[in-house]
Amino acid sequence: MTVPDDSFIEQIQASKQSDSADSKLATYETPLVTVDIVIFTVLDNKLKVLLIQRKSPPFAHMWAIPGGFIHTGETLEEAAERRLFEETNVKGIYLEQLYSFGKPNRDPRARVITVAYYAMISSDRLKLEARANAENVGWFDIKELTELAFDHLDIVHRAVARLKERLKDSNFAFQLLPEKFTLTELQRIYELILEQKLDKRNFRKKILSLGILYETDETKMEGYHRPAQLYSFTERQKVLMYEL
Amino acid sequence: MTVPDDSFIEQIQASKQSDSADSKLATYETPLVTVDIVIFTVLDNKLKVLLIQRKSPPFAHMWAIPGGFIHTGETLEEAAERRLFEETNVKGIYLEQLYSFGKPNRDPRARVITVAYYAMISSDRLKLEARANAENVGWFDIKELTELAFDHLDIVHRAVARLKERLKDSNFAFQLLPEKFTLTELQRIYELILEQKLDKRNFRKKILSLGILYETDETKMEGYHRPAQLYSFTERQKVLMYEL
DNA sequence: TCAAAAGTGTTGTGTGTACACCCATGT
DNA sequence: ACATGGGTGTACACACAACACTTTTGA
Repeated sequence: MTVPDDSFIEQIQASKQSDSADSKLATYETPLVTVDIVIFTVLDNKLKVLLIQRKSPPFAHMWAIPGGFIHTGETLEEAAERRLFEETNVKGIYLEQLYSFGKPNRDPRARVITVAYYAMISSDRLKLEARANAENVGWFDIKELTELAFDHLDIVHRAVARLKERLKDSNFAFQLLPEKFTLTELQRIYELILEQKLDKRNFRKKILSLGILYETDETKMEGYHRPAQLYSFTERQKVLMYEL
Repeated sequence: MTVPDDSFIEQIQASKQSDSADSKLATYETPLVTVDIVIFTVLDNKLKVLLIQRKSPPFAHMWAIPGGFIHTGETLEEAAERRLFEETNVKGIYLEQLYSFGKPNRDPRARVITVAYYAMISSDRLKLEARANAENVGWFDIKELTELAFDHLDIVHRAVARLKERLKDSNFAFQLLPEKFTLTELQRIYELILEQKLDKRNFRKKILSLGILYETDETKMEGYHRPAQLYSFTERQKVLMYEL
């Protein structure tokens, strides 16, 4: 949550005080609405999420997923895209609504309902478009998350579960890879997300039979062994993904 | 949308007027949040949804899915359960969050974000616990919906799509059936939702192999032909469903 | 005995899984 | 020549799809 947002919530709280005499507001609430985004990448052969360290209470100094209030005229998705861009400087990537979280006391200051989204970014785009912002931002291994601010741990867990499901029936891992990649790199993504080893021959047989990859004329040398063929996803596959 | 809710939205609009001088509110909005529920049943061998006819503008006289504002202290799910109960007098049925809808002008009066849920009720419970309420309420064939208030047609379409997905990988159609039912009745539910004919022998073989049904010692006579064996879902299956 | 839905098995096809060796490269 | 990951094919098990006749009942 950014600084302007934090001051916004205080202001809203102040304006609520004056309404509190009204009996209607005892029954109905006017909750605040945020969007929060779980941003995944693969770094050091681990599935990681982007977290921001909070500066002020509640949950000061704890880590949280990026999020914020919706601007006037924005759709939910546009708000999520904007926040994604603000944190990563990356635009035009696949973003999917995850779930809405609305437990009454998830934010101790006020009733805040959040619509959570998730996205994936390949690590090569991260390096190129590093963030100038002074905030404490970092990538954290999803296996090592213990405590997060608010109910953000629940949100991350649900995002990981969704990622697994999605990968099973509509293989869309390409957001996590550079434009060109080896089949072994692709397999590693699958293994990381599904948390299981896959058979090399069966994996290649299946992924190639889907007809969503094409072989480029380049190879990639890494270490003192046979170079690997580079593949790329077809445009058709990319379009299909956005139609999910 | 019920009458108290409609007066609530007007009241909120009035209070907004006084805030409008504040520059902060030009950037950030304080949207209202509702829950809306798509309630399915099977009647006359058709998949139907519960709709309520609106009494006042906007979309006066048009049909809409039930929904309303969240009460103080309620979770989103509790609000949905409450509205479901208010419309159907049925409690304790499976309810699942569908999606959140937040296009800026989906409600012309104000920025309203809705968290949509869906549920299924067997037609036998409907007959028993008919609704005393004087509102115009009815069950409508999903194939014959043309116009609905707000973006409710989108919401219903998405709920139907979710129902199809769910049925494929986690067969949970039992909410749409009475406690005891024939295999043909179960097959009809599948065919209605998936919109395709299924082979009788293959369907029975598969559904029985799942071990989620048991044969009761009763049969059901309907018409002048051989009576059908009645089956029931195991408790285990019902528990599994709530763990989705 | 007829009409109408209930009930029942077998076979082919395709998909997923298990498994071991040769290839190309730089040192 | 060797160490390292890249690359390849076959056999078996299982799930899914196609398909037609007998059974039980009331009229």
